[in-house]
Amino acid sequence: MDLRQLRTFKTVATTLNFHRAAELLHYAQSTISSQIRGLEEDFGIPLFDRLGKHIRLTMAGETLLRYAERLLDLEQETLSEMSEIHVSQAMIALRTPQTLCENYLPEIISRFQRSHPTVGLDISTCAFHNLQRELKSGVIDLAFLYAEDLPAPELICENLGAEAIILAVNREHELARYSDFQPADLKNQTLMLPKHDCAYKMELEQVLAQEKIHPVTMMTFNSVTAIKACLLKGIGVGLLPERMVATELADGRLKSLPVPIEVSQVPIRMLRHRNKWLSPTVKAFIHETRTFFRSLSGDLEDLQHNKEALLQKSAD
Amino acid sequence: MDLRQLRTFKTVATTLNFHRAAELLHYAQSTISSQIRGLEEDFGIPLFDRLGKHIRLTMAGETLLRYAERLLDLEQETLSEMSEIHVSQAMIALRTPQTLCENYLPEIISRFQRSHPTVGLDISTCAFHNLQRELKSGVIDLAFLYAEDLPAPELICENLGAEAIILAVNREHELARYSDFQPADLKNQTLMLPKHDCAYKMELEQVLAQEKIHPVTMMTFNSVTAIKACLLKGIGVGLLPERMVATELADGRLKSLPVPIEVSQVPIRMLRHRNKWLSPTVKAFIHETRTFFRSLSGDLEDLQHNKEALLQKSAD
DNA sequence: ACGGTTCAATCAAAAATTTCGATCAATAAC
DNA sequence: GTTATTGATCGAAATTTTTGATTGAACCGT
Repeated sequence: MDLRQLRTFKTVATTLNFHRAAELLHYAQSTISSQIRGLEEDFGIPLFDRLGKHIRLTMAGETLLRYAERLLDLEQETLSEMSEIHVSQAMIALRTPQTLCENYLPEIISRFQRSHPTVGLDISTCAFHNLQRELKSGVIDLAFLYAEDLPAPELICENLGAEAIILAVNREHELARYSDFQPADLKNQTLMLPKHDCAYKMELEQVLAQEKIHPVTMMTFNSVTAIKACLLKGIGVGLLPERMVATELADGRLKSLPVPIEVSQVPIRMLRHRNKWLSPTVKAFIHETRTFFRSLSGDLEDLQHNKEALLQKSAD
Repeated sequence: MDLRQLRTFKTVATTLNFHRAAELLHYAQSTISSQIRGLEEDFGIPLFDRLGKHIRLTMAGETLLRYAERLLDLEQETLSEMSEIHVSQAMIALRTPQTLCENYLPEIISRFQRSHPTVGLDISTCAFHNLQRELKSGVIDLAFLYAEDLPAPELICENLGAEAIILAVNREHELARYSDFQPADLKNQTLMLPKHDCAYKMELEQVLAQEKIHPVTMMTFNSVTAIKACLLKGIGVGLLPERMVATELADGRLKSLPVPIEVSQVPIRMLRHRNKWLSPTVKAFIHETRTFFRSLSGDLEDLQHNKEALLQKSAD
């Protein structure tokens, strides 16, 4: 028994005529005979009584017809469901650092939703090692990461831009008044570090270890936003992406300190599995992301350009 | 998409291993690859992500898995339902004269039910011309008939025995006292005839017409049982199968009159369509019927034999 | 880092099946 | 009777399915 035979059987059972069924299904009449015979041999029971010129469903035939209809209906449902998936995949799963999640993703998602309003998103901020495991096992489609190196050969890595990392303090903080800040000045300060967006954290720790600087208090947070809140309360020195505190730096509530050069810029990278199939939906999301970051660096370049032009002007 | 591919897909989706699936289904591994590829090309979307050594269901794969399970379950249900029909066909449809229905069928059905307790029976008493049409169109499996001739070549006709037809009257009836009854004596009597078991009725009418006998009252009934009831009330002369009034003749409430020889015996015939498939169930019913009628004529012969032996004895 | 092992993809050949065209026998309609 | 229609049958052609051998990638243990 297969669906092809059942399709034929249903047509014959409806028309009660092998020739007409053959026409409808674009088969030769002998093909109809052969398929029906196949079914009858499978079940070991005739499906039609051949009463001279006309045929008639047997009891077994009527029973089969009911099942054939259910099976064929279900087949149709399956086909249409599968083709709908094709045009709009239900969900994209991705992992991202908190900073990127809070500062860039909202805009990307907003643009993406205009063209793909029904696509669901599964977004989590998460630690680096989980991220790699999840990418390799395939449970997520994409991951974003602040990191220099990419350790896994089966992952495709794409550079999207750079995140400026700064040391920030409240404007009331004693370091805010330093005009020539040095790493050594961190000694005896409270240093607040993010736990998750951690690639740059380790680099700073190296610098501190090299220079044998031991701050009194070391605090780590799994929320960069919490660090920002602490800074606004006047607590210690925070290491975080400039983007997180852009507003507060602009209105003067926070001040940034010059940071040792090695950690001042961190690449923003997009990761995915080399062999995981890219659905059109995921492709579209990736495209939207690239476009966003390109326009962002364009803005920065423009900004840079404007600044230079301004300097040029004042030099004239 | 066909059921074979879905079966393979389900196995792969469960084991997440092409090799194991191949073993379970007794296929070569390349066959699994090929069938899965077939499905993926049909739908235009991958069902598995091949992530190095291990594979994983895609969103589309999970959707298909749900449908595949439903389709395969329904396939199983179909197969088991169809095989059950095989061992016990649901229903036998037959048509029969009322006399046969009331006097012979109960015993046949009783015997048949012992071996086929679940088989349904669709039994109607009906007129002769309907019967022939229904046999030809195939809506009934079997028909019984009291008749000499069989008009249709596509029908198979089998002789089961003979029905003795008699003219019966109440013991109080004036004709009950006649010792040398003649057809002419029917003149001015009330004659009750069956409408449906009609083959012998027409023959009697011919005899009456030939001999120009015109009874005062002619009553026809579509129920032989009604004729019997009338006879018991003392009304007129009834033409009916002896079998219908065997008890009443034995206890003397009714008397039988000698009937013109041409209608005294009517063959009991079983009819079926030459090309209609005989299910094991119908075959069994036919066999039971034959056995019953054979034993009946055996009894009659025994009876005959006993009677002769008795006569022989009394002659000694 | 290096073999050994496991896994799925691939390809050409073999095997199985499906389909077709022609013809036949039976039936129904005229 | 004659003609048209119907389903069965059969061998050949076309298609598909399956297989076995091979390849390349990834994982595992040392």
